[in-house]
Amino acid sequence: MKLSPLSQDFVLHFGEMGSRWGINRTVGQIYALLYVSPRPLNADEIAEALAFSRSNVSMGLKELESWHLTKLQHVPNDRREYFTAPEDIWAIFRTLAEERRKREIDPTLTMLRGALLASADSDEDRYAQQRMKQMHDLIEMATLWFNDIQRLDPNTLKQLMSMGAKVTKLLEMKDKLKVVAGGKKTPVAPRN
Amino acid sequence: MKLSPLSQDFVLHFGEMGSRWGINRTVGQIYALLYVSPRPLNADEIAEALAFSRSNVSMGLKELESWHLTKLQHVPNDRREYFTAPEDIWAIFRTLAEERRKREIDPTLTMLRGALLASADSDEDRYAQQRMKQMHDLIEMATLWFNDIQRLDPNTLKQLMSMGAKVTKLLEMKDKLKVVAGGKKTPVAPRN
DNA sequence: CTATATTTTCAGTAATTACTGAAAATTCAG
DNA sequence: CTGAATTTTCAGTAATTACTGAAAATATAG
Repeated sequence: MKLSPLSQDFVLHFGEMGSRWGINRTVGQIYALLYVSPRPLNADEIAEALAFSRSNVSMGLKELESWHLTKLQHVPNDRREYFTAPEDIWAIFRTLAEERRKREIDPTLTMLRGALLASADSDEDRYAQQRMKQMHDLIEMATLWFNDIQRLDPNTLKQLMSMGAKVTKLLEMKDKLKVVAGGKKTPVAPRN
Repeated sequence: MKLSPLSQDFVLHFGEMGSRWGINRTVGQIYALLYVSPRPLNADEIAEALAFSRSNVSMGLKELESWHLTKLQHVPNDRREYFTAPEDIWAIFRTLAEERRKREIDPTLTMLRGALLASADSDEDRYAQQRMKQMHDLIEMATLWFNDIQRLDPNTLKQLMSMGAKVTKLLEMKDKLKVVAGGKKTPVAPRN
């Protein structure tokens, strides 16, 4: 397993990038390698291609599995386990967002909710609580929204994204239609 | 400067969370402290409240400044510098997203563009390039879109978010209107 | 069940990153 | 300009995280 310069660059870049957020270099590189590999790879191949110890690869793969970013396969007449990155890049994106939400956002929301329930006795605490509420509300709204958006099928999503800020045009249009139709302007209905 | 249990929890949580992504514990805590503080704080106060060395605080503040997440102030008759977190949480959110884009997304896009221009001589390389293109296109679209969305004023944004997946209803409506109006269905126009 | 292939675990070590205290640099009142 | 107040830098050290090799565990072919 010798990496072409093209893949090499990609893999190295992902290693560095990985360490910009929580993921470490090894894990980033393993993922990148699987992502560009046209066929499933086993742990030894990965270790060789990236010059990591076999055990390091084992740990890295476990980490990736915990992120649900690998698929495990078997090839006939071979006892070893083979790994790939999921095909569908939208699915990958969704998984990643989902996992990050679980690890980074949800705990924060929980903490904030707790803090908002606690009694605030001093002016300082009341101020702090108000700030936490702002943060909580924003995060919650953004999360719910992101969740909704994510669930759209890729084509609708693509269409939506290509519109960019033009969605607001639609919003205005909708409001106008309502007015024309004689209904009084109503606030947007809450979901669920 | 003694922290109330309420603020204490918040600050500690942010420290941990910070280290879940790139930011380190110190920086996370300093930011959290500024965020919930009703008045500007100087470096000594921060150091005392968080039990960090003065120099550590100095470094942390510099890091936060590089993220554009602090505002510097002066209080009359005091030479020391006082810090706050920006008031508007939407602005904070925007800044954060912006900075992360610069640090995490843009370099990746650049790398991908480079890789896509390179010649691919083998089947492996052609496959790798195709995968990179998928990734590039997705990231680019998501980024452009996010940029657009971010620029909306908070109220429009709130309205949009509250709709959640219902935006698609608007899309359908739009398409129908076009048909009714006699125009032939055209693909969504590219931006810019 | 045994022998062998394969994967996982883990204690020890290396590498990286965070933090401190002391000293240098900067700022500014007088 | 002087000197006190304040901030920044930085070399050294502490703490954390990443990585390895050897050994243990697991899986399976025969």
